[in-house]
Amino acid sequence: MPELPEVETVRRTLEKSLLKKKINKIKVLYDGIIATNKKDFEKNIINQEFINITRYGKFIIFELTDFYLVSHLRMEGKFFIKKESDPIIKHEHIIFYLDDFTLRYHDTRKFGKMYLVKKDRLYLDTPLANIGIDPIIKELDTKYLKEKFNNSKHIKTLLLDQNIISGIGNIYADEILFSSQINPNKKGNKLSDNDINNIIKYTKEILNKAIKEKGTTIRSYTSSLGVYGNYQKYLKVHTKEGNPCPICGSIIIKTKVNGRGTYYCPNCQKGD
DNA sequence: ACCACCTCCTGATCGC
DNA sequence: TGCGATCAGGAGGTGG
Repeated sequence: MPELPEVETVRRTLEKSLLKKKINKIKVLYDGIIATNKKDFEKNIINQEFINITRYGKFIIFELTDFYLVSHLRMEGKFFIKKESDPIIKHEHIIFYLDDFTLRYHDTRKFGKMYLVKKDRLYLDTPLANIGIDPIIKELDTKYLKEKFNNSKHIKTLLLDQNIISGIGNIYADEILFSSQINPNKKGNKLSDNDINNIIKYTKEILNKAIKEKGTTIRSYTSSLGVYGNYQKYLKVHTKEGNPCPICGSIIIKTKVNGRGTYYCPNCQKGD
């Protein structure tokens, strides 16, 4: 589920329980989640304390005593806090045993990844080595985007490119393009300065509002720790196929751009 | 270099 | 009801 606002919501929730807690033991029940060397991961994480929890794009960054534990939830990754005595349920793949409870990583589709990164290498090694600008943490500017968008890719595809802007996923890409009145198929190099300035403006506006609403919950996935968002109430085009556009009343269309389901208003977002 | 497609997985939903 | 096809909020990789 998670894009920037959902990940930020998870981060804020975890921050309340994990700081200063020590990892006494870990169980890795499905190896595929661990993207760095598993043996090193299991060895190095023991006795590490949670110093701080931050976020960059869609990554949750757990600052430990000597390492960063970097987690990407991909489609369905979730964290839960449970008592040690609670049974391990289906799809719980990593169990962190802390002093008085456990932190459990749950991921139905097993797409999520965790990385253990040396402390002085956070933005030099995978997965953050080439990460784009987080629009909440840093400031997007016209010149930067103009340069990155100066190619023939569709703007929807460019917005989803985490090496340009980090944190936007399929839902917010559709919403940002709708508010900016840009057709998702418009080529990057055809965007006007005004288009780019609108993208900057609405990216910030929409992501901030979504954070305030604790993210978007669509499709009835079980809500995860702290993630039962309300932003779905504010969606204007995403998942609104067949509904009237809130601006002009035209019927919202669903298509595919670069293989991703894409919703837009054919009247407000004319031309490609 | 680019883009359409495949892959990692599981489960819910859709169409017949 | 059953069963296969399709789809899902992500992203890396392949091959033409």
